[in-house]
Amino acid sequence: MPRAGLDTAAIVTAAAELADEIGFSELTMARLAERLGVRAPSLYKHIAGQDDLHRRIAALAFDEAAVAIGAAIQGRSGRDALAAAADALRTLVLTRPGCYAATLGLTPTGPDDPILLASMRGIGPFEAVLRGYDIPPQDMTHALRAVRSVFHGFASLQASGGFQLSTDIGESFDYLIDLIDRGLRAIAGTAPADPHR
Amino acid sequence: MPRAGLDTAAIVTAAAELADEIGFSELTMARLAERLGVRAPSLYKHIAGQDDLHRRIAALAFDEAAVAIGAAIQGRSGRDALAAAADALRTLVLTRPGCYAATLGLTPTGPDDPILLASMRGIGPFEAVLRGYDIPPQDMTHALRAVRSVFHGFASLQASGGFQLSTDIGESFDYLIDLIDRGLRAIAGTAPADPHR
DNA sequence: GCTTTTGGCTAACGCAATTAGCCACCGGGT
DNA sequence: ACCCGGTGGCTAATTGCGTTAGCCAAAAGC
Repeated sequence: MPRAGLDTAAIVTAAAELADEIGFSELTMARLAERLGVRAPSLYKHIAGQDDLHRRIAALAFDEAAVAIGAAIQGRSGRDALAAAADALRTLVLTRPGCYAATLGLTPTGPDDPILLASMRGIGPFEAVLRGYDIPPQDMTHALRAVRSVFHGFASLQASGGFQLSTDIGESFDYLIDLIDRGLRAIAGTAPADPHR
Repeated sequence: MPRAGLDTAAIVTAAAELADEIGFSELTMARLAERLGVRAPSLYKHIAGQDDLHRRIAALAFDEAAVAIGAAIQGRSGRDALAAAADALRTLVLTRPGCYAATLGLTPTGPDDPILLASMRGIGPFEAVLRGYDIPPQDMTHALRAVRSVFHGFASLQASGGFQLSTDIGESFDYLIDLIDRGLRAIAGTAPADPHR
Protein backbone atom coordinates (compact mmCIF):
# COMPACT_ATOMS: atom_id res chain seq x y z
CA MET A 1 0.00 0.00 0.00
CA PRO A 2 1.57 3.26 -1.15
CA ARG A 3 1.50 6.22 1.15
CA ALA A 4 -1.05 8.94 0.68
CA GLY A 5 1.38 11.66 1.61
CA LEU A 6 -0.94 13.53 3.91
CA ASP A 7 -0.01 16.19 6.37
CA THR A 8 -1.86 18.31 8.86
CA ALA A 9 -2.43 21.24 6.52
CA ALA A 10 -3.82 19.07 3.74
CA ILE A 11 -6.23 17.42 6.14
CA VAL A 12 -7.46 20.71 7.55
CA THR A 13 -7.91 22.18 4.09
CA ALA A 14 -9.87 19.15 2.92
CA ALA A 15 -11.94 19.17 6.09
CA ALA A 16 -12.80 22.83 5.60
CA GLU A 17 -13.92 22.23 2.03
CA LEU A 18 -15.92 19.19 3.00
CA ALA A 19 -17.59 21.12 5.80
CA ASP A 20 -18.57 23.81 3.31
CA GLU A 21 -20.08 21.21 1.02
CA ILE A 22 -22.01 19.01 3.41
CA GLY A 23 -22.36 21.27 6.44
CA PHE A 24 -20.15 21.50 9.47
CA SER A 25 -22.33 19.27 11.62
CA GLU A 26 -22.15 16.54 8.99
CA LEU A 27 -18.39 16.58 8.97
CA THR A 28 -17.23 13.28 10.33
CA MET A 29 -13.89 11.57 10.64
CA ALA A 30 -14.99 8.70 8.45
CA ARG A 31 -16.27 10.99 5.70
CA LEU A 32 -13.15 13.12 5.82
CA ALA A 33 -10.97 10.03 5.62
CA GLU A 34 -12.97 8.76 2.66
CA ARG A 35 -12.53 12.08 0.89
CA LEU A 36 -8.80 11.79 1.40
CA GLY A 37 -8.67 8.17 0.23
CA VAL A 38 -7.60 6.92 3.60
CA ARG A 39 -9.07 5.09 6.61
CA ALA A 40 -10.29 7.06 9.60
CA PRO A 41 -7.64 6.05 12.15
CA SER A 42 -4.90 7.31 9.85
CA LEU A 43 -6.06 10.86 10.45
CA TYR A 44 -4.93 10.60 14.03
CA LYS A 45 -1.32 10.54 12.88
CA HIS A 46 -1.72 14.20 11.93
CA ILE A 47 -4.40 15.62 14.17
CA ALA A 48 -5.11 14.96 17.82
CA GLY A 49 -8.84 14.38 17.42
CA GLN A 50 -12.08 15.94 16.33
CA ASP A 51 -11.80 18.88 18.68
CA ASP A 52 -8.33 19.65 17.40
CA LEU A 53 -9.59 19.45 13.82
CA HIS A 54 -12.45 21.84 14.54
CA ARG A 55 -10.12 24.35 16.11
CA ARG A 56 -7.78 24.17 13.18
CA ILE A 57 -10.63 24.74 10.74
CA ALA A 58 -11.75 27.70 12.83
CA ALA A 59 -8.23 29.14 12.83
CA LEU A 60 -8.11 28.76 9.05
CA ALA A 61 -11.44 30.56 8.80
CA PHE A 62 -10.25 33.44 10.97
CA ASP A 63 -7.14 33.83 8.89
CA GLU A 64 -9.08 33.81 5.66
CA ALA A 65 -11.43 36.40 7.08
CA ALA A 66 -8.55 38.61 8.12
CA VAL A 67 -7.06 38.46 4.64
CA ALA A 68 -10.33 39.02 2.81
CA ILE A 69 -11.45 41.89 5.00
CA GLY A 70 -8.01 43.42 5.03
CA ALA A 71 -7.95 43.41 1.24
CA ALA A 72 -11.48 44.80 1.04
CA ILE A 73 -10.73 47.92 3.07
CA GLN A 74 -7.53 48.81 1.25
CA GLY A 75 -7.73 52.45 0.25
CA ARG A 76 -11.12 53.04 1.83
CA SER A 77 -12.20 54.73 5.01
CA GLY A 78 -15.29 55.71 6.96
CA ARG A 79 -18.56 54.37 5.71
CA ASP A 80 -16.94 52.95 2.58
CA ALA A 81 -14.52 50.91 4.61
CA LEU A 82 -17.25 49.76 6.95
CA ALA A 83 -19.42 48.63 4.07
CA ALA A 84 -16.55 46.91 2.30
CA ALA A 85 -15.46 45.06 5.41
CA ALA A 86 -18.98 43.97 6.22
CA ASP A 87 -19.58 42.85 2.69
CA ALA A 88 -16.38 40.85 2.59
CA LEU A 89 -17.33 39.10 5.80
CA ARG A 90 -20.81 38.37 4.57
CA THR A 91 -19.53 36.97 1.30
CA LEU A 92 -17.16 34.75 3.19
CA VAL A 93 -19.91 33.42 5.41
CA LEU A 94 -22.03 32.58 2.39
CA THR A 95 -19.16 31.09 0.43
CA ARG A 96 -17.71 29.05 3.26
CA PRO A 97 -20.59 28.23 5.59
CA GLY A 98 -18.87 25.20 7.03
CA CYS A 99 -15.79 27.17 7.99
CA TYR A 100 -17.88 29.89 9.51
CA ALA A 101 -19.85 27.37 11.56
CA ALA A 102 -16.56 26.02 12.86
CA THR A 103 -15.80 29.36 14.47
CA LEU A 104 -19.01 29.36 16.49
CA GLY A 105 -19.33 27.84 19.91
CA LEU A 106 -15.63 27.57 20.59
CA THR A 107 -14.37 27.84 24.13
CA PRO A 108 -10.69 28.76 24.15
CA THR A 109 -8.71 26.20 26.11
CA GLY A 110 -6.44 28.81 27.62
CA PRO A 111 -4.82 32.19 27.13
CA ASP A 112 -2.35 30.79 24.60
CA ASP A 113 -4.92 28.97 22.48
CA PRO A 114 -4.00 29.42 18.78
CA ILE A 115 -7.69 29.98 18.11
CA LEU A 116 -7.54 33.04 20.25
CA LEU A 117 -4.61 34.46 18.37
CA ALA A 118 -6.28 33.73 15.05
CA SER A 119 -9.48 35.44 16.14
CA MET A 120 -7.43 38.44 17.19
CA ARG A 121 -5.93 38.56 13.72
CA GLY A 122 -9.46 38.36 12.31
CA ILE A 123 -10.47 41.40 14.31
CA GLY A 124 -7.54 43.49 13.16
CA PRO A 125 -9.11 44.88 10.01
CA PHE A 126 -12.17 46.02 11.93
CA GLU A 127 -9.91 47.99 14.18
CA ALA A 128 -8.54 49.67 11.10
CA VAL A 129 -12.04 50.53 9.97
CA LEU A 130 -12.89 52.05 13.33
CA ARG A 131 -9.85 54.24 13.19
CA GLY A 132 -11.70 56.12 10.46
CA TYR A 133 -14.23 57.28 13.03
CA ASP A 134 -13.33 59.50 15.92
CA ILE A 135 -13.53 56.87 18.59
CA PRO A 136 -11.87 57.89 21.85
CA PRO A 137 -9.21 55.33 22.76
CA GLN A 138 -10.96 54.15 25.93
CA ASP A 139 -14.05 53.33 23.88
CA MET A 140 -12.18 51.41 21.20
CA THR A 141 -12.72 48.03 22.80
CA HIS A 142 -16.42 48.71 23.18
CA ALA A 143 -16.76 49.86 19.61
CA LEU A 144 -14.83 46.87 18.38
CA ARG A 145 -17.07 44.51 20.28
CA ALA A 146 -20.12 46.31 19.01
CA VAL A 147 -19.08 46.07 15.38
CA ARG A 148 -18.12 42.47 15.80
CA SER A 149 -21.44 41.65 17.43
CA VAL A 150 -23.37 43.36 14.71
CA PHE A 151 -21.76 41.61 11.79
CA HIS A 152 -21.48 38.30 13.51
CA GLY A 153 -25.15 38.51 14.40
CA PHE A 154 -26.27 39.37 10.91
CA ALA A 155 -24.08 36.77 9.29
CA SER A 156 -25.06 34.00 11.62
CA LEU A 157 -28.76 34.75 11.36
CA GLN A 158 -28.50 34.76 7.60
CA ALA A 159 -26.43 31.60 7.57
CA SER A 160 -28.97 29.75 9.68
CA GLY A 161 -31.88 30.95 7.56
CA GLY A 162 -33.13 33.07 10.41
CA PHE A 163 -34.71 35.70 8.22
CA GLN A 164 -38.13 34.45 7.22
CA LEU A 165 -39.78 37.47 5.74
CA SER A 166 -39.39 37.84 2.04
CA THR A 167 -37.87 41.30 2.16
CA ASP A 168 -34.53 41.44 0.37
CA ILE A 169 -31.64 40.59 2.64
CA GLY A 170 -29.15 42.75 0.76
CA GLU A 171 -31.29 45.79 1.43
CA SER A 172 -31.45 44.94 5.11
CA PHE A 173 -27.69 44.67 5.08
CA ASP A 174 -27.32 48.15 3.58
CA TYR A 175 -29.70 49.45 6.17
CA LEU A 176 -27.66 47.88 8.95
CA ILE A 177 -24.46 49.45 7.68
CA ASP A 178 -26.17 52.81 7.54
CA LEU A 179 -27.38 52.34 11.07
CA ILE A 180 -23.95 51.52 12.43
CA ASP A 181 -22.23 54.24 10.42
CA ARG A 182 -24.58 56.89 11.76
CA GLY A 183 -24.44 55.50 15.25
CA LEU A 184 -20.65 55.58 15.26
CA ARG A 185 -20.57 59.15 14.01
CA ALA A 186 -23.12 60.27 16.58
CA ILE A 187 -21.50 58.53 19.51
CA ALA A 188 -18.02 59.69 18.54
CA GLY A 189 -19.08 63.26 18.09
CA THR A 190 -21.21 63.81 21.15
CA ALA A 191 -19.68 61.66 23.86
CA PRO A 192 -15.92 61.67 23.38
CA ALA A 193 -15.15 60.77 26.99
CA ASP A 194 -18.35 60.04 28.82
CA PRO A 195 -17.28 59.71 32.47
CA HIS A 196 -20.29 57.75 33.75
CA ARG A 197 -19.30 54.71 31.73
CA MET B 1 -42.45 -1.20 38.14
CA PRO B 2 -44.72 1.77 38.68
CA ARG B 3 -45.13 4.27 35.93
CA ALA B 4 -43.15 7.49 35.97
CA GLY B 5 -46.06 9.52 34.61
CA LEU B 6 -44.01 11.45 32.07
CA ASP B 7 -45.37 13.53 29.26
CA THR B 8 -43.86 15.59 26.47
CA ALA B 9 -43.92 18.86 28.37
CA ALA B 10 -42.22 17.41 31.44
CA ILE B 11 -39.49 15.92 29.30
CA VAL B 12 -38.84 19.14 27.43
CA THR B 13 -38.76 21.16 30.63
CA ALA B 14 -36.32 18.76 32.24
CA ALA B 15 -34.19 18.69 29.09
CA ALA B 16 -34.03 22.48 29.04
CA GLU B 17 -32.92 22.62 32.67
CA LEU B 18 -30.38 19.90 32.14
CA ALA B 19 -29.01 21.67 29.08
CA ASP B 20 -28.58 24.83 31.16
CA GLU B 21 -26.69 22.90 33.80
CA ILE B 22 -24.33 20.78 31.77
CA GLY B 23 -24.31 22.60 28.43
CA PHE B 24 -26.44 21.98 25.39
CA SER B 25 -23.84 19.89 23.59
CA GLU B 26 -23.59 17.60 26.61
CA LEU B 27 -27.30 16.95 26.62
CA THR B 28 -27.78 13.32 25.78
CA MET B 29 -30.74 10.99 25.71
CA ALA B 30 -29.21 8.73 28.33
CA ARG B 31 -28.45 11.62 30.69
CA LEU B 32 -31.88 13.08 30.27
CA ALA B 33 -33.47 9.71 30.94
CA GLU B 34 -31.37 9.28 34.05
CA ARG B 35 -32.45 12.67 35.31
CA LEU B 36 -36.06 11.63 34.84
CA GLY B 37 -35.55 8.28 36.52
CA VAL B 38 -36.24 6.36 33.36
CA ARG B 39 -34.37 4.42 30.67
CA ALA B 40 -33.44 6.14 27.44
CA PRO B 41 -35.77 4.28 25.04
CA SER B 42 -38.78 5.30 27.13
CA LEU B 43 -38.31 8.89 26.02
CA TYR B 44 -39.26 7.89 22.51
CA LYS B 45 -42.83 7.32 23.67
CA HIS B 46 -43.14 11.09 24.05
CA ILE B 47 -40.72 12.67 21.64
CA ALA B 48 -39.80 11.64 18.11
CA GLY B 49 -36.05 11.81 18.59
CA GLN B 50 -33.19 14.11 19.43
CA ASP B 51 -33.94 16.58 16.69
CA ASP B 52 -37.53 16.86 17.85
CA LEU B 53 -36.33 17.42 21.40
CA HIS B 54 -33.94 20.16 20.34
CA ARG B 55 -36.65 21.95 18.42
CA ARG B 56 -38.99 21.78 21.36
CA ILE B 57 -36.37 23.20 23.68
CA ALA B 58 -35.75 26.00 21.19
CA ALA B 59 -39.47 26.74 20.98
CA LEU B 60 -39.61 26.89 24.76
CA ALA B 61 -36.67 29.28 24.76
CA PHE B 62 -38.28 31.58 22.20
CA ASP B 63 -41.47 31.69 24.20
CA GLU B 64 -39.63 32.48 27.40
CA ALA B 65 -37.73 35.22 25.61
CA ALA B 66 -40.93 36.72 24.27
CA VAL B 67 -42.46 36.78 27.74
CA ALA B 68 -39.38 38.15 29.48
CA ILE B 69 -38.74 40.87 26.94
CA GLY B 70 -42.40 41.74 26.69
CA ALA B 71 -42.51 42.22 30.45
CA ALA B 72 -39.30 44.25 30.47
CA ILE B 73 -40.53 46.88 28.03
CA GLN B 74 -43.87 47.44 29.72
CA GLY B 75 -44.34 51.14 30.22
CA ARG B 76 -41.07 52.10 28.59
CA SER B 77 -40.22 53.54 25.21
CA GLY B 78 -37.31 54.78 23.15
CA ARG B 79 -33.88 54.21 24.56
CA ASP B 80 -35.31 52.94 27.84
CA ALA B 81 -37.29 50.25 26.11
CA LEU B 82 -34.36 49.33 23.92
CA ALA B 83 -32.07 48.98 26.92
CA ALA B 84 -34.63 47.03 28.92
CA ALA B 85 -35.32 44.62 26.08
CA ALA B 86 -31.66 44.07 25.41
CA ASP B 87 -30.94 43.55 29.06
CA ALA B 88 -33.75 41.06 29.44
CA LEU B 89 -32.43 39.10 26.50
CA ARG B 90 -28.91 39.17 27.79
CA THR B 91 -29.99 38.04 31.24
CA LEU B 92 -31.89 35.19 29.70
CA VAL B 93 -28.91 34.09 27.68
CA LEU B 94 -26.74 34.07 30.78
CA THR B 95 -29.36 32.38 32.94
CA ARG B 96 -30.34 29.73 30.46
CA PRO B 97 -27.34 29.15 28.25
CA GLY B 98 -28.46 25.68 27.26
CA CYS B 99 -31.82 26.90 26.03
CA TYR B 100 -30.19 29.71 24.13
CA ALA B 101 -27.75 27.34 22.46
CA ALA B 102 -30.71 25.25 21.38
CA THR B 103 -32.02 28.14 19.30
CA LEU B 104 -28.80 28.43 17.30
CA GLY B 105 -28.14 26.57 14.12
CA LEU B 106 -31.72 25.52 13.49
CA THR B 107 -32.91 25.07 9.96
CA PRO B 108 -36.70 25.29 9.81
CA THR B 109 -38.13 22.15 8.26
CA GLY B 110 -40.79 24.06 6.38
CA PRO B 111 -43.00 27.15 6.36
CA ASP B 112 -45.24 25.71 9.09
CA ASP B 113 -42.44 24.70 11.43
CA PRO B 114 -43.52 25.44 15.04
CA ILE B 115 -40.02 26.76 15.62
CA LEU B 116 -40.66 29.42 13.06
CA LEU B 117 -43.85 30.53 14.72
CA ALA B 118 -42.17 30.58 18.12
CA SER B 119 -39.30 32.68 16.79
CA MET B 120 -41.83 35.10 15.31
CA ARG B 121 -43.40 35.42 18.75
CA GLY B 122 -39.94 36.08 20.14
CA ILE B 123 -39.47 38.98 17.76
CA GLY B 124 -42.75 40.64 18.67
CA PRO B 125 -41.47 42.71 21.59
CA PHE B 126 -38.64 44.14 19.51
CA GLU B 127 -41.19 45.37 17.04
CA ALA B 128 -42.88 47.17 19.91
CA VAL B 129 -39.56 48.76 20.89
CA LEU B 130 -38.96 49.99 17.37
CA ARG B 131 -42.35 51.64 17.28
CA GLY B 132 -40.87 54.15 19.71
CA TYR B 133 -38.54 55.40 17.00
CA ASP B 134 -39.77 57.07 13.86
CA ILE B 135 -39.09 54.20 11.54
CA PRO B 136 -40.85 54.54 8.19
CA PRO B 137 -43.02 51.46 7.62
CA GLN B 138 -41.07 50.24 4.61
CA ASP B 139 -37.92 50.19 6.73
CA MET B 140 -39.46 48.34 9.63
CA THR B 141 -38.34 44.93 8.45
CA HIS B 142 -34.80 46.16 7.96
CA ALA B 143 -34.72 47.79 11.36
CA LEU B 144 -36.10 44.68 12.96
CA ARG B 145 -33.48 42.52 11.35
CA ALA B 146 -30.79 44.96 12.39
CA VAL B 147 -31.83 45.00 16.02
CA ARG B 148 -32.17 41.26 16.06
CA SER B 149 -28.73 40.85 14.53
CA VAL B 150 -27.17 43.17 17.01
CA PHE B 151 -28.49 41.53 20.13
CA HIS B 152 -28.17 38.04 18.84
CA GLY B 153 -24.60 38.76 17.90
CA PHE B 154 -23.67 40.24 21.22
CA ALA B 155 -25.41 37.52 23.19
CA SER B 156 -23.92 34.70 21.20
CA LEU B 157 -20.41 36.10 21.33
CA GLN B 158 -20.72 36.55 25.06
CA ALA B 159 -22.23 33.09 25.51
CA SER B 160 -19.37 31.47 23.64
CA GLY B 161 -16.75 33.44 25.54
CA GLY B 162 -15.82 35.31 22.40
CA PHE B 163 -14.71 38.45 24.22
CA GLN B 164 -11.16 37.91 25.29
CA LEU B 165 -10.04 41.31 26.36
CA SER B 166 -10.52 42.06 29.99
CA THR B 167 -12.60 45.18 29.49
CA ASP B 168 -15.93 44.99 31.31
CA ILE B 169 -18.63 43.39 29.20
CA GLY B 170 -21.46 45.31 30.84
CA GLU B 171 -19.86 48.56 29.74
CA SER B 172 -19.55 47.29 26.20
CA PHE B 173 -23.20 46.39 26.32
CA ASP B 174 -24.19 49.91 27.38
CA TYR B 175 -22.04 51.27 24.61
CA LEU B 176 -23.75 49.04 22.09
CA ILE B 177 -27.18 50.17 23.19
CA ASP B 178 -26.08 53.76 22.89
CA LEU B 179 -24.76 53.08 19.43
CA ILE B 180 -27.98 51.52 18.22
CA ASP B 181 -30.16 54.13 19.87
CA ARG B 182 -28.29 56.96 18.21
CA GLY B 183 -28.16 55.13 14.93
CA LEU B 184 -31.89 54.57 14.93
CA ARG B 185 -32.61 58.20 15.72
CA ALA B 186 -30.24 59.41 13.02
CA ILE B 187 -31.53 57.09 10.35
CA ALA B 188 -35.15 57.74 11.22
CA GLY B 189 -34.71 61.48 11.21
CA THR B 190 -32.67 62.01 8.08
CA ALA B 191 -33.83 59.35 5.67
CA PRO B 192 -37.52 58.82 6.26
CA ALA B 193 -38.24 57.42 2.81
CA ASP B 194 -34.99 56.94 0.96
CA PRO B 195 -36.04 55.95 -2.57
CA HIS B 196 -32.81 54.30 -3.69
CA ARG B 197 -33.23 51.50 -1.16
C1' DG C 1 22.36 -1.62 2.53
C1' DC C 2 20.78 -1.53 7.10
C1' DT C 3 18.21 0.81 10.55
C1' DT C 4 15.05 3.95 12.30
C1' DT C 5 11.20 6.69 12.02
C1' DT C 6 6.95 7.49 10.08
C1' DG C 7 2.37 6.90 8.11
C1' DG C 8 -0.57 3.87 6.68
C1' DC C 9 -3.57 -0.38 8.11
C1' DT C 10 -6.94 -3.79 10.81
C1' DA C 11 -9.17 -4.94 15.02
C1' DA C 12 -11.49 -3.70 18.85
C1' DC C 13 -13.72 -0.75 22.55
C1' DG C 14 -17.10 2.43 24.44
C1' DC C 15 -20.75 5.36 23.84
C1' DA C 16 -24.80 7.57 21.73
C1' DA C 17 -29.14 7.23 19.13
C1' DT C 18 -32.50 4.54 17.79
C1' DT C 19 -35.72 0.37 16.80
C1' DA C 20 -38.13 -4.01 17.91
C1' DG C 21 -40.70 -6.34 20.63
C1' DC C 22 -42.31 -7.64 25.42
C1' DC C 23 -45.19 -7.01 29.40
C1' DA C 24 -47.30 -4.62 33.33
C1' DC C 25 -50.13 -0.97 34.64
C1' DC C 26 -54.42 1.82 34.38
C1' DG C 27 -59.01 3.23 32.84
C1' DG C 28 -63.56 2.07 30.94
C1' DG C 29 -67.27 -0.92 29.88
C1' DT C 30 -70.11 -4.86 31.07
C1' DA D 1 -65.76 -7.15 40.40
C1' DC D 2 -63.69 -8.46 36.12
C1' DC D 3 -61.69 -8.20 31.88
C1' DC D 4 -59.42 -5.95 28.16
C1' DG D 5 -57.25 -2.68 25.26
C1' DG D 6 -54.14 0.95 24.93
C1' DT D 7 -50.33 3.22 26.95
C1' DG D 8 -45.84 3.71 29.00
C1' DG D 9 -42.45 1.57 30.84
C1' DC D 10 -38.65 -2.18 30.04
C1' DT D 11 -34.61 -5.21 27.87
C1' DA D 12 -32.09 -6.49 23.92
C1' DA D 13 -30.05 -5.53 19.74
C1' DT D 14 -28.39 -2.58 15.76
C1' DT D 15 -25.88 1.03 13.75
C1' DG D 16 -22.54 4.49 13.39
C1' DC D 17 -19.02 7.47 15.39
C1' DG D 18 -14.68 8.66 17.80
C1' DT D 19 -10.87 6.79 19.43
C1' DT D 20 -6.94 3.52 20.95
C1' DA D 21 -3.75 -0.42 20.40
C1' DG D 22 -0.73 -2.63 17.98
C1' DC D 23 1.13 -4.32 13.38
C1' DC D 24 3.83 -3.64 9.19
C1' DA D 25 5.64 -1.54 5.07
C1' DA D 26 7.55 2.54 3.01
C1' DA D 27 10.56 6.38 3.17
C1' DA D 28 14.66 8.64 5.15
C1' DG D 29 19.15 8.85 7.18
C1' DC D 30 23.82 6.77 8.23
